[in-house]
Amino acid sequence: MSSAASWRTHVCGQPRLENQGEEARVCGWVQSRRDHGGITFVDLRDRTGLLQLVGDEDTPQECLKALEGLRSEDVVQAIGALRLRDAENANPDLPTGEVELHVRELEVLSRSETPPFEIDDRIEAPEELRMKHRYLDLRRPRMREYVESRSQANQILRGVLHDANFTEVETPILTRSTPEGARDYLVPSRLRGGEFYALPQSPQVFKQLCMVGGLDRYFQIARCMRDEDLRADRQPEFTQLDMEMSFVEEEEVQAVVEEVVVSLLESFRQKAPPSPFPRMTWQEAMDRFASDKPDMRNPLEIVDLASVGSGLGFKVYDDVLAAGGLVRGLLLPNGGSLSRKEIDSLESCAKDAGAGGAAWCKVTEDGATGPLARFLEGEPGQKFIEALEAEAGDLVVTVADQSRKALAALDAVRRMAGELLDLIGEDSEILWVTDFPLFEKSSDGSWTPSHHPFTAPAASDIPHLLDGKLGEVRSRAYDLVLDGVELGSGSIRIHDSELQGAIFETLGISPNEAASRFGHLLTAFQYGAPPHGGFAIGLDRLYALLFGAASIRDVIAFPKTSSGSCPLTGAPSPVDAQQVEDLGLAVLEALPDENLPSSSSPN
RNA sequence: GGGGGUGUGGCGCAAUUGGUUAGCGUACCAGACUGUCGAUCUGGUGGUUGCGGGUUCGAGUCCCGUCACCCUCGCCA
Repeated sequence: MSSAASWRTHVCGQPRLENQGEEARVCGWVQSRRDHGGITFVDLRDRTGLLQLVGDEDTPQECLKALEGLRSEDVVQAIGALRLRDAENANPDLPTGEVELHVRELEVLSRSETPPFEIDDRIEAPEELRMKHRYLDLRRPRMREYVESRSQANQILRGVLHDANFTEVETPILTRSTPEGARDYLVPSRLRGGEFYALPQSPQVFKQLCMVGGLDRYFQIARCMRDEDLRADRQPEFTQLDMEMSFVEEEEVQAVVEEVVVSLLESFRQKAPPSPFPRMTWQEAMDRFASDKPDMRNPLEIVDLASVGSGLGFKVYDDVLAAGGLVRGLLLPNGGSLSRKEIDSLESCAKDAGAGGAAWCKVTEDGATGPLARFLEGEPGQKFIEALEAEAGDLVVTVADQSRKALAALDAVRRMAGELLDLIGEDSEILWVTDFPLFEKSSDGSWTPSHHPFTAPAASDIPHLLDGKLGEVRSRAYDLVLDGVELGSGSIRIHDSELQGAIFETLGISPNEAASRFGHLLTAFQYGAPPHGGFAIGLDRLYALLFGAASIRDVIAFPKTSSGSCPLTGAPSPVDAQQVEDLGLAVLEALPDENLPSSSSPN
């Protein structure tokens, strides 16, 4: 039989016309069996493809019987001769379709139960079941491609960064909890009962410490964990390409990011955008698109209607403007063709986004129709239409509300209208959004960092830190946006401990508090910190886009459900009482028995 | 935490107004078949309709609760 050194002479996807006549040993999983009585075909699969095995009257009786006894997903080794298939028997759909292995010897290496779902891209299986038997799901060609593509993509970005003199550094998984930001996953310490490690939400502090450590250029494909509720594009643990550079300005960080992104786009999509990517300030993005991550494939732009809207005698506009809110709108070219139902859906999506509603009108040859029309009859109405540059056949949708809600609604309406009118361009559009506000007002009225507290303010805005106009302080943060999706964000950091202290003070973090939370970073900054900045790209989301995967779960080898559970391992699970006790902990409520993990049987 | 959707043999689906023994395809099992490649033909096994309660002469169907998954709002510096 086989020795380990010679299990295979060929892989399944390998044999071609020119291999005819060769002796071959192949190993793989049984994809399917077609038994014609006297002649039997078996498709053998490995990660490289399918090869047809055949047994006929020239095959030893025992071996033919063994072929007939094979079932889906059995693992076998087959030995025989590669032979040509007649023209009429060749399979043009298979790369190996011109040949087949005429089997002489067959060894079943491992039998398989009937799989819970068919190993076939064409068969839809419930995602939970696929996760429970992920090892089977990974045998499906599409899933296998995602895993392989991900490996390749990682290799590509490592190559780019190594060539740019970056050093790959592994930072701790067990680290210190930081109270602000997302909720931490905690790990109790046994040796110091009552104390906890936290799993990193990102390697932020460590990468900055790498800069203080003189590494100059750091990167890591880093796992990050955040204990928050999930979404379709969010997992409790996710992967970032994390990087940081010393002695750089924004443009230098962005240039490296662009090189990484262009390399990936070139490898996995036909077209990559020319570098440098376009830039847009946050203010411009909000004014023109009501979004800090605008989809530039959508040509619709927001129009400010405050001045022309105030003279219409429309109480909703007047009240909102008097209260300091926004009156803005969108012109939908040929939007008059939309059905009443579609217009209603635009209105309700504005409401869902938090605005009071959306006032609209259709523009016709003889004036306007629709709810807004009766305010547009006189001279001011004419100006209103002119401001929008509306023409007959167009639809005008306006939103009036307090700023935050109005912008959210305009963003939602713009996106939906782009879909409804089929305006979304074919080609991907990537851009940098820059000059974010350093702070944003949280619901309780306090100021919080819009990025993180280590983001440097724009030098020219530092005076505003002192004069209290915090909303006007711009940061040196930048986001990379692809087709309305935020791929990642970064910033130039504060490297001056005095300035850092001032920011903490502004955020209401006392020196004591700052010292206890970030003392390690602040102390490090007292020993000579280089100016530095960096970036982080969310790889799961990027790879899902790049590979055309339906879900980020498809580009993660072993993903979790939207409640953070793992159907494969049964995590999270109760643990032995002794384990809990060793940690100096007590569980408050005993969990019911059915929550115990089920034993993982192969059935 | 809130809202929405889904849950019926292993898988995909059906079942009229609440009414017969819950049906079809596929997979699976057995048999037949010498060129198939999503083989074909014949026959067969397989169901506590997610779980618990209720209404009713009668519940897959209606009501209440609950669980799981998916989507979404809050949340995610």
